[in-house]
Amino acid sequence: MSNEVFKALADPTRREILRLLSQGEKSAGELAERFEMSKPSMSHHFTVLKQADLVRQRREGQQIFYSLNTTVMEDVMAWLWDLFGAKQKPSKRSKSS
Amino acid sequence: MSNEVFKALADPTRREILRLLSQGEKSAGELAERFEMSKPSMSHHFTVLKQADLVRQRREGQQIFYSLNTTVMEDVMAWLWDLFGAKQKPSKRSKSS
DNA sequence: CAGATAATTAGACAGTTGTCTAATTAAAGA
DNA sequence: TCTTTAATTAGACAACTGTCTAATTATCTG
Repeated sequence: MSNEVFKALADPTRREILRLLSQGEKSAGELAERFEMSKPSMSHHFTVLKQADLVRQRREGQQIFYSLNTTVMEDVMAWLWDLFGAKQKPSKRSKSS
Repeated sequence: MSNEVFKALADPTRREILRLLSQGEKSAGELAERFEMSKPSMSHHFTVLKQADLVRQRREGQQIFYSLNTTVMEDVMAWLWDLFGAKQKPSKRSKSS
């Protein structure tokens, strides 16, 4: 799992987008109207999330629908567990980001 | 849990520091010699980790020892689980960063 | 106290990030 | 095809970040 994932999670707007998507797939416009921010700025955040593979996109007519990619979320959890778990029971698991 | 935590995790050097600390407490110098980076730069990373409350520090003579604060790590995991878990079984859990 | 060692703080600077407005692309419908 | 709607791309710019060298602080020891 890449550095891109952690960098993507480092912005509060993007974390809120992920939270909204956890309730189910939403269109770019639907997401954008929840924030006091221009659409291009939102579009930028979608791009960052896409590049980190945290979300998937699908076009339907004029609209683009985004949805969560839970696989990568699991990878982040595994990384954290590796650190956290290693504290309890030291083992040969290592290898960083 | 604050934005500081995610920003702290967004840098590969800091994630590697956390990984080293998962093996047990280490002094600033001991950590610094593992990286090809000046000591002041390392010191900066320690400060960021401290401000995010991801690590604790303790002085012993001239040396300062850093150790992992697993509590905050657990908070990050809980945040991720909230997103990830909500996907499987939708419930009233929400509230962002 | 003077010198050595461990670590931090101060200040500078290049590169990255998040935001905006303006322009562009893509699709649907009259 | 022209217009409208949905969304992105382009380009600019201020703010933030990670790094460095130089200076400073804190502690130990002779």
